Amino acid sequence: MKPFETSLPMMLYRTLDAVLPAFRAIFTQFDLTEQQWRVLRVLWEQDAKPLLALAEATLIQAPSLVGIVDRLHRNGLVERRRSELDRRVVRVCLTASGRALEAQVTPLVDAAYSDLEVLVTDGEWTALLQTLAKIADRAKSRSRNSDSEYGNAAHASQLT
Amino acid sequence: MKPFETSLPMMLYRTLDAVLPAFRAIFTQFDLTEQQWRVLRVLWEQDAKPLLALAEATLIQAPSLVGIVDRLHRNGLVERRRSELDRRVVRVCLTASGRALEAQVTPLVDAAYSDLEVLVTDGEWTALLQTLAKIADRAKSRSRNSDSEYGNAAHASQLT
DNA sequence: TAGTAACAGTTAATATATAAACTAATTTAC
DNA sequence: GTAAATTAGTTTATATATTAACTGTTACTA
Repeated sequence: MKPFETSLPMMLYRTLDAVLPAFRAIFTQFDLTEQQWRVLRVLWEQDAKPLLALAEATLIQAPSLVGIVDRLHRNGLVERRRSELDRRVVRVCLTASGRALEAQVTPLVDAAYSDLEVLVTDGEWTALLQTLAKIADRAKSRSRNSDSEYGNAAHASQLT
Repeated sequence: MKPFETSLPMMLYRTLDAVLPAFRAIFTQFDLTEQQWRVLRVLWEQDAKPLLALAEATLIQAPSLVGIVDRLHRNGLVERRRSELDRRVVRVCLTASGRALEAQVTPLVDAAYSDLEVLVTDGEWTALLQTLAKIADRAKSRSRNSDSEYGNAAHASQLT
């Protein structure tokens, strides 16, 4: 049985648990959750994103995002606009209040993030992000392949 | 505004999103969730753990763990035993079925984990885990300090 | 061009996360 | 020795995660 506490998933969880509270403390001051902030953070960079594009950019699955956008709308920070060209598409747009929040939140978040970067050397930091990117990309492309038609019976039969 | 997609929290989320599905595919075969497996995984190593110790070992907060243990109990895998020495303590114990599951699940999980380790070199792998441990430890001890009495008004007043 | 597949978004059902409040048992301090 | 503080566990309320199913829209194909 492999070690558990130091397995990659547990180390990822442990790091998130250690790192997120500092950010949550900021979000709470603005009556935001971490996920709500992630949505705003993406919209501040590119407004009027289709919901599925927003889901991809925030790493929040569409069914969860629906509720998060609902609550952001309830608090007057975003609104939904149905696209005229493709009436399936719903664009999530910032309101004036949603846009105004950026100047309040961003400096605090940037400061908290700078506090993080100081914890290890620049070299460790970039190596960390690179290795994470490698693992994420490779694990994902692998799972994509095993999900595709070629990974299942169709391809398996060729191996027999 | 700092980059977002490559920020540490997002990279941690992205890696988890890429890595976990392979494990979930295993757990589903045994009618387990990932969190339920984490509880069993810890109990297989040390049975009869007090709930709070289990919470710490699994990185699952106590309020969440209560429900998870409830459902594991409902499925006949664990049971609660109130300690006689300290009647506040509830020990979570494996049932025979819960114990029997280990031999079924563990080899599959170990195999999936081996598949992961192959994605990067041994050096990258150990460096990754070390840096994550460093960040987690340092961020956590920092947040502990800012939570303690010395981080608040009591200490701040000494600085004025 | 009818028929169907594919797509964007949503809903539903169940499980978990988070923060605050609460109960019961134990400790500590006076 | 007892009131106050601690501790272990739970409950409550709200928000999010996960998977499957479902609606309306658009695109594809025979």
